[in-house]
Amino acid sequence: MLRLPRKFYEQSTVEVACQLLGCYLIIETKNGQVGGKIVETEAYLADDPASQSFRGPTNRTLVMFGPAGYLYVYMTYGMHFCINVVTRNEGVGEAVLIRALEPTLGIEQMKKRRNKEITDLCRGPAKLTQALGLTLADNGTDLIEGKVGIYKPEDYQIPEIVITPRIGISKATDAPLRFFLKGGEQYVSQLRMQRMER
DNA sequence: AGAGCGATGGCCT
DNA sequence: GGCCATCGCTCTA
Repeated sequence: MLRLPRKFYEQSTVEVACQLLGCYLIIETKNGQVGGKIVETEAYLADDPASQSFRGPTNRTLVMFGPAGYLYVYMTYGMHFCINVVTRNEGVGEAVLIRALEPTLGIEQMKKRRNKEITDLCRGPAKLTQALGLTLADNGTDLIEGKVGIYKPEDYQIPEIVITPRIGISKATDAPLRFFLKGGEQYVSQLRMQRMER
């Protein structure tokens, strides 16, 4: 598989969010590789009231305003972490939230961290972060050189993508900035799924 | 199958 | 003090 270069992440954020679907997020740990296929993402933009970058850079969101191709990790609800991929050039606060993976590597390791079935290992942004063992300590990791990388398979083909409004936010709730792989519903966040299927 | 809610911390007004 | 880009448990059916 080909590790995605910095150039990839410098594209428009919506473009990156779509193109990440079907690629593989892989972490190198001392117990081997952990990761899976990216099946659900959301875009967060600079002029976007739902984005943490909306009011300009703060200590927390500094990485979002840095150069593309770095991991932005934040804490929500005081107990969970979520991971984002920083896009566009330095000074622009945009990123793609990774919401769900189809687990493929290190499944035993992930099951140990979360006592769940395979379909519920990485189904949700905080769940997958727990399964992968990522924390705030991984904020700012370089996706091009670090232990966390995203890879495009040799046989990658442009997938069919479903576009919907984002989940779990209270502002800009209608913007069509959530993307998931058609057919990947089994591994995608459950919230609002029935609305999709109707 | 769905609604309600507690845990828990950082950031903002 | 209030709000959250959440999850998982506990009720009610």
